[in-house]
Amino acid sequence: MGDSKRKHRVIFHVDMNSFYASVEMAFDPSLKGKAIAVAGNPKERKGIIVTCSYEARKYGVKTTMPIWEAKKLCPQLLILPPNFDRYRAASIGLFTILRQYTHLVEPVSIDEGYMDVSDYEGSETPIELAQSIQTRLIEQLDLPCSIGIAPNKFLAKMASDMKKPNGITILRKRELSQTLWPLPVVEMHGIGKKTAEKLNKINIFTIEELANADDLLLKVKIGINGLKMKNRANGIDERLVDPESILDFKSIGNSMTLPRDVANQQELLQHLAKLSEKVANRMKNKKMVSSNIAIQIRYKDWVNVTRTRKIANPIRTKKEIFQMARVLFIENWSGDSIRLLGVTAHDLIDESEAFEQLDLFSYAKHAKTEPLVKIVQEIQKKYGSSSLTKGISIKSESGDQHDTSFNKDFLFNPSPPSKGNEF
DNA sequence: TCTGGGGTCCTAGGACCC
DNA sequence: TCTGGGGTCCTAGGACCC
Repeated sequence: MGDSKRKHRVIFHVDMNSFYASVEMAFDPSLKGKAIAVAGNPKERKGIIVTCSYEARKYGVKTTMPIWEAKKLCPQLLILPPNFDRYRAASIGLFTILRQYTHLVEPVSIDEGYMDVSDYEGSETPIELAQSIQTRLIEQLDLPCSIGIAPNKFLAKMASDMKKPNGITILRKRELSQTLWPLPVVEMHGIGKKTAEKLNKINIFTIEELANADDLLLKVKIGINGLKMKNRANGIDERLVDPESILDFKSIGNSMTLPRDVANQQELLQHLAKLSEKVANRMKNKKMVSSNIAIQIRYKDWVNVTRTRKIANPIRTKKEIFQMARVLFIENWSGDSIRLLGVTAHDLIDESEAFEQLDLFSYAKHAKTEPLVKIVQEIQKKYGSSSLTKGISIKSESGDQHDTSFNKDFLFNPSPPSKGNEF
């Protein structure tokens, strides 16, 4: 909070323009100026436009449009298969350059990120700084971007959207009523089609009307998000630029549209095993373990089903993940033909933390026979009290009611538990 | 000739506990 | 013989974003 009380923050939102298409053009400059699109293989039923160049957009080609439809709008459209490794490499280059200006860089996806340049030491004005970034991204990576400059993340994000490609836009709070307010609510980052429809039903069409809407009405009709959006519409957004946020993963998942609809159990289980392996490999790279596995089934009629299950002890291997995915699949598959399968690991924690918890778990087995104080002392000796600051709770395997939760207060204030105390 | 794949966050109901 | 009120955890689904 302290930081956000500062009077003026200067936040940049850097947004690469049609990133995948631009990377392809940087890689093969002969593509420049042409209508191109990156898209999957239609034979594998992945034939949708992932990104397209501005030349293609002129014809009405859009992201997620099927290739055949895009070709109808723009017959000369050049379709390229995706090269994700290439895009990842370009992304690393991009953020490396941004970090040369400030360490306060928060990547939000492969091709966009926030920078907090409030404390930038150089002599340039914010707009000169943005120009310098833009120029360097062109010179060193041959990649165009738009940059939004504003006092907070939300406004910076909205600003970067206002001039594309190659734009630099400053959004000042005092100008909101001219720049932001006339736009329809659906233009707001965070408001999609559904929320816009709900807002329209209560006669809120523009961002200005949202900014002036009644709190109670918003709360009832939209929920807590409605109030958040009202604040944003008024230019209020206290979120800090957090360079670490990219590091804490919440889930890792892989899914796949099958080349054709499948109802054969063996075949489906093979796909599920492959997906489990991909997830396990990615978890291994990130040194993460999971205690919650989910599967997704999309039937041929596009009905989606997700099923998840918590696990007492975190897992990480392909075998363990597949076992759980298999159980969920067998329990829930209707037998109908399936279009897509997915496996996702949720509730991820760091490997090292998981071992800690496992060890505590094994200690808990003794909880019934050994005095608690002694156990706690052993834990402290082994891990140091700092590892116990999280109020870790322990349950014995027997699940007895009176068994215990350790909390921080007890650990730092270890008066011996007397008989019959409240653990 | 339909509609990818990677995520995050929120909601809402039911189980369960005190 | 008609009925509490918190709270947390788990699960399923939906909205949104790139």
